Amino acid sequence: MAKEVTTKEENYSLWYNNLVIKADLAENSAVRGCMVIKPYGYAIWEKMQAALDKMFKDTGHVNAYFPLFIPKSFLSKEAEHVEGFAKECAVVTHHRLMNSPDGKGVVVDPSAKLEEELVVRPTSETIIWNTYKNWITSYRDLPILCNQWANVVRWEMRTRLFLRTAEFLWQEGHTAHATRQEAVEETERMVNVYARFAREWMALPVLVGSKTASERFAGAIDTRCIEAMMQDGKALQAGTSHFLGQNFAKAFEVQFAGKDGKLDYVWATSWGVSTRLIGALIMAHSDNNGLVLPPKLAPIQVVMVPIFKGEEELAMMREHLSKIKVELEAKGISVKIDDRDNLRSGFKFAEWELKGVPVRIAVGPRDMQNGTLEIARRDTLEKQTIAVEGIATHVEELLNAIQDNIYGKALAFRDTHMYKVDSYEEFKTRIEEGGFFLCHWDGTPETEALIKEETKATIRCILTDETPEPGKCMVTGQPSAQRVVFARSY
RNA sequence: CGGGGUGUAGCGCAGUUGGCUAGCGCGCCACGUUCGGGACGUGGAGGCCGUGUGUUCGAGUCACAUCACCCCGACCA
Repeated sequence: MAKEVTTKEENYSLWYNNLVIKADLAENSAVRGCMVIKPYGYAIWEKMQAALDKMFKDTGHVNAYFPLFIPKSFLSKEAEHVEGFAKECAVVTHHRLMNSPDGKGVVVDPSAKLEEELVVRPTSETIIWNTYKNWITSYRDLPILCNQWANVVRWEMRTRLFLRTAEFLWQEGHTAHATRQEAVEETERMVNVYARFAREWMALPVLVGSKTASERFAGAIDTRCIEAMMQDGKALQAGTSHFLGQNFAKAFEVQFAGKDGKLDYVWATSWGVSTRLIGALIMAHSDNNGLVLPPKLAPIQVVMVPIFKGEEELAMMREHLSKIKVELEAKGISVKIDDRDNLRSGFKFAEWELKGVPVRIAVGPRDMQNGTLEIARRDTLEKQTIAVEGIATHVEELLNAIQDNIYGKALAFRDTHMYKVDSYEEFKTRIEEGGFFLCHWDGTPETEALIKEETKATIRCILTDETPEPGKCMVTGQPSAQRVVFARSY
């Protein structure tokens, strides 16, 4: 077992890992590289799902479901696509087991070999485009705006809870359009949906930009992404939206008749975010006391801890707190009364802080007398004693304030760790401390690869909402149209 | 897949040059005292020492193999 590490200064990775486990979010499973998401962690995912799903519906999308298994031949139809995913595919080769001849357990029945192997989906473009082919004949069938909530498998060498597991949960949108313009707009629309979700729900400031050719999704013409900064200054790709051009339509022969009767290939996009977002949430906001969850995504927004002696006081407290709970719930606030009688209040405080509950209310006999309660906020750890009267409104406002404060803090952190650097020498030393570096790059994959080789930094994205500032590449001195964002990443 | 590390009770760990009945802390159960920031006392339950094969009179301890996990790389969302 690894040494117990409790502060992020000691070893950020270990701190993160311990935090995930101790806060009851997830644990490693018996299956290599896969995780068990525990109820508390899953509840966060459910909140994310609900919010995202609504945003997708609001932008005209519908949900559907496609098979888990992809015939191997489908995957290889788009050359770049298979090139990108071939190295990390789990493959089903047989469909039956039999009793082992030596009487010990079961073995794979060799007579049950599949004629064509099935790949467990690493992403669903191929199986979906093979299906869309049957759905599309005319421009009247377009656009198709489908989303799928599913699990996918990518057999990664090295895994980490939430950030990179062999199996993960995600949503993948797959859209089909009659025109290039429409597909490009869709790509843009969805990356902006992700950016808005990150900012408004996760309290996570993200950069929106495009990937360079070498960082692009396998099979895409353009990959738009959101990039977030973690507290160790490393970047985390939090969501992607791909403009796929006609690549998949051509690979799967999906053509439609336009108004003019002429056949053309369909234009495509795909976009997705995964349970990695939970990892982002943890790494972006948490402190050494544990998780800090933004109120909008916290499964429990308010925890109430009674302070009492004996059965009688506890009963009284339960009644008192239940009334407050009803008041809060009327405002749509989720509340938990921690009335366990085997633990002291101090222990409970620490435990709920570890779990990131945004607001804690403590009530003791003293408060009962005075008509007050103690209210503590997780983000700043500040406590104050206030009147019970008007508590619901107060909490409602406090939750909003916490949501804003967490965002503000993350934004301030990112802004103070984003630097414009023009000298490659300076870049090489400062990249060690982490952060985002806005630098000039000559636009060639060679220079990009060289920088990665020498500094482990990659181009996270080419910003779109910046007014371009021309300059000279920090490595080659060649002209550069604009600065791009370099960082080390997860 | 390369380098390093770890597998002993639910969790964190000790276990000496092989030695007979495998320990400690936390947690758990019972009772009592406590209860406004991680309480304390007394008693109790809980172990195929990751798995397999060797070496040996004897293996948690030694050898080999294997599996899993963690950290650092390479690969990736």
